[in-house]
Amino acid sequence: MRYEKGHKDTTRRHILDVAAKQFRENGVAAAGLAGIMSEAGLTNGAFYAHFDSKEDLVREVLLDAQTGGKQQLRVNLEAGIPLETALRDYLSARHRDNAGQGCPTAALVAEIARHPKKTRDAFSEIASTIIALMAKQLPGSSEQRRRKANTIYAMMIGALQLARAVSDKKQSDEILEDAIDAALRLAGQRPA
Amino acid sequence: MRYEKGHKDTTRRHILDVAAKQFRENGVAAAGLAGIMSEAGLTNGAFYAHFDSKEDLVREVLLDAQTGGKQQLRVNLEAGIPLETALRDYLSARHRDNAGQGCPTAALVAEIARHPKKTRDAFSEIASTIIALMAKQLPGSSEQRRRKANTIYAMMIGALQLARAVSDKKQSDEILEDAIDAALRLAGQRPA
DNA sequence: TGTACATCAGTGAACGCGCGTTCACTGATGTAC
DNA sequence: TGTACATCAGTGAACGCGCGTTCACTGATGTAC
Repeated sequence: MRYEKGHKDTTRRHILDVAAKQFRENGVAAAGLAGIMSEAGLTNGAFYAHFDSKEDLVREVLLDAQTGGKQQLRVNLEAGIPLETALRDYLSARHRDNAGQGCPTAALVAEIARHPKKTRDAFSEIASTIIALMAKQLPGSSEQRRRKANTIYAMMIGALQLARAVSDKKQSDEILEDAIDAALRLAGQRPA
Repeated sequence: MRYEKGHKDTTRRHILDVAAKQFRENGVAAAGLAGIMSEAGLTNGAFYAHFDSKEDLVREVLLDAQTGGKQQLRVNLEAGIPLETALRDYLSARHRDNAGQGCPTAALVAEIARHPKKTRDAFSEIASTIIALMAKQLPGSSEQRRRKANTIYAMMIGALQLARAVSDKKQSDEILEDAIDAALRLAGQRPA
């Protein structure tokens, strides 16, 4: 072959990484394929050698965040890092200020709700995976744990988004801080 | 004048209402001015007699949600409806399934984070108003109340968005239910 | 060993389309004389 | 009372532009004989 073995896979990975970044930074609707391909060092025509459509790319980016990618929260939880540490990492100023390298759920959840079922299916798998990993670290019965994880995850993504949208830095910092505190309380790791 | 007095104000109101609905249903980026104007029964050229730009419209829609509009959560809280009732209304299947008539924060917060400061300022005012109204119904010192309200609001918008994006109805219902429960617990209205 | 052909990731121009925005114009009404 | 003009909300065509997608082509390498 004119390209070394595995070259196409490498290119595909690179496109996925660039797309994941641009989607999280600008939103799916605002991120154009030409811009993604150009940042990946390719021309727009090459896109369709790797993906069927933009919608297909969105789905692949989501599936990748669940398995292949380096989504920090999932990686942290899988590594067995304490919930409090994972929480503080997630609800940090660094995460708030770097959406491009951050959680795809917080960046894209509202947009995903408007996408086709197939795309929402892919998203659901990430959400379920994260929630299940978080549940493992909580006390109580299996159902109690899952239910607590649901609400903690909801609060995490809500707080991160609020902190990003609010224009007053102090208010933004406070929202993150309060969410850490409340999440730990819900997790039973703080007095109520 | 060739139009009765107050006609232009009525038209402007109508454009704002249609835009608010389309923004919440499809997102700001995906909602086009031509589509908004056409649903408002006008042609696209008339838009600029009412607003300076699309960005200006976004800001006006946000400001309107704070004062003029009928944003349910704010109206409920201002009417002094018990927090639990407002929560159940917000985290209901009806609200989840009707984003067009629902909370602008839940629908637009991630997108707003990417808009200019002026737009985020307008958003911040809504968020602060809601949080302050919610704080009034919570126990504790003024600071404790505000901080609790921050987290409850974060959980509400996070849970509503998650419930909208997840493709499994049962999981979606569960997320809403769990969030009501956890919010009441954070509000001190349930045993921990 | 040398030549002809097959492979295929990537190129880059073009497709139709809708975007946000501009602008000369319309036409119904109000005002001036 | 009748006519000329001013007002201005709304019309609708046009602007340049970027979108997602298609496709004929390139050119470096591998294979066949």
